Amino acid sequence: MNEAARQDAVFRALGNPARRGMMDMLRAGPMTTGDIVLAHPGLSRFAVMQHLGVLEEAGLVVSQKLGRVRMNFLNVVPLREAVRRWIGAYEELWADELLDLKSRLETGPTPKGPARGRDQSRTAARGRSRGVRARSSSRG
Amino acid sequence: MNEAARQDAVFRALGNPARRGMMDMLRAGPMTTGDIVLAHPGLSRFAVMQHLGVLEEAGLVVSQKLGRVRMNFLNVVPLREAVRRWIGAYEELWADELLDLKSRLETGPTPKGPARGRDQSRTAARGRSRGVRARSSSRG
DNA sequence: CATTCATGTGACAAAAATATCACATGTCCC
DNA sequence: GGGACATGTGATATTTTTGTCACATGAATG
Repeated sequence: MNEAARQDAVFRALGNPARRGMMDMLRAGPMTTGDIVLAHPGLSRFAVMQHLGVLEEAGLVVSQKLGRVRMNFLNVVPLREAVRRWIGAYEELWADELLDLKSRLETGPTPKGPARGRDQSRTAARGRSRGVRARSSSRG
Repeated sequence: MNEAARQDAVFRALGNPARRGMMDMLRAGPMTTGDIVLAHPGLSRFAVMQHLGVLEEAGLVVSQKLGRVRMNFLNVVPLREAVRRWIGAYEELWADELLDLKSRLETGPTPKGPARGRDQSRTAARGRSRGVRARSSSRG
C-alpha cells in the first residue's frame, strides 16, 4: 500500500465513530476482540470485527492471535503520518491566520468583483471568515 | 451543533477523498462553486455541490452568495479543534513511545498470558508494535 | 429585454458502508 | 476427550453515502 492509499485508508477509517471509539479504548492498552465486543453492546461481534478489520487494513491497529483470543494493539504511526502529511499542511494557516481573521471578521468580506479571476479571488481570501453567516445572507 | 456532533461531522467529512481535495484547493484561496466543478472533471456539478454541502455542514467551508456565483471559503477552525481534541490526545503517546517502540520492536511482543486481565494487558502494551506481522504468525 | 450563465432543489439511482447470521475452525479447560 | 469458549468467513440484508438529472430561480450581459 503506497502512501496516498494509506492516507486515504486512514481518513476513511477515522470517518466512523465506532472505530474512533475503539481507537480511544486501545489507546489505554491492548484489548482482545472479545473485550472490544463487550465494550460495544450496541454492535454485534461481527460488526466489531469488521470495524477492526478496517482499522487493521488502514494500519491503525495491529493484531496478534494468542491461542484462542486475538489481541489488538493500537498503532499510532499511520495516524501520525496522516496528520503530519495532510492536516499539518494547514498549521501554517491557522497559526497567524486566526489573529488576522479576528480583525477581518468585523469588516466582513470584500465582495467587490470576486468572479473576475483567480488573482482577485486571492485578494478576497482576506475575507475568509468563520463567523459570517454567509448562507443566511444569501437567503435574506 | 454541539462539540461532539461537530467533531463527528468533521471526521466524516474528511473521510471522502474528493472532499479532502476540495479543502486542499481552498487552502490556496477561495473558489466559486463553478471553479471547483471545473477542477473536478470526474464529478458532476451536483456531486460537487453535494460534497461542498457536507463540508459546509461540518463547518469546514463557509460560503457566500455573490450575485449569481457562490464563493466558498475554507474554515480551518473546526479542523483545528477536531485535531486538538481528538488526534492531539495521541501526541503524548507517540512523542516518546516511538523511541521506546523501536527498541521493543526487535524483541517482539511478550505474549505470555495476556488474556489474564487488564493489568496484564497493560504490561503487554509494551509489545505494541508497528512492524510485527501479527496476523501472518497466526496463520503460520 | 432576451439570452446566457451560475447555482439550487427535490427526486431518483447506483455504489459503498454497515450490520447480521449460519456454519465453521481452533484453543482452552475440566 | 468433550464441551465451552473465542474467533473466522462467506453470504446476505439493510442503511448510508455518493452520484445523476429534470426542472427551476435569479443574476449578468449584450
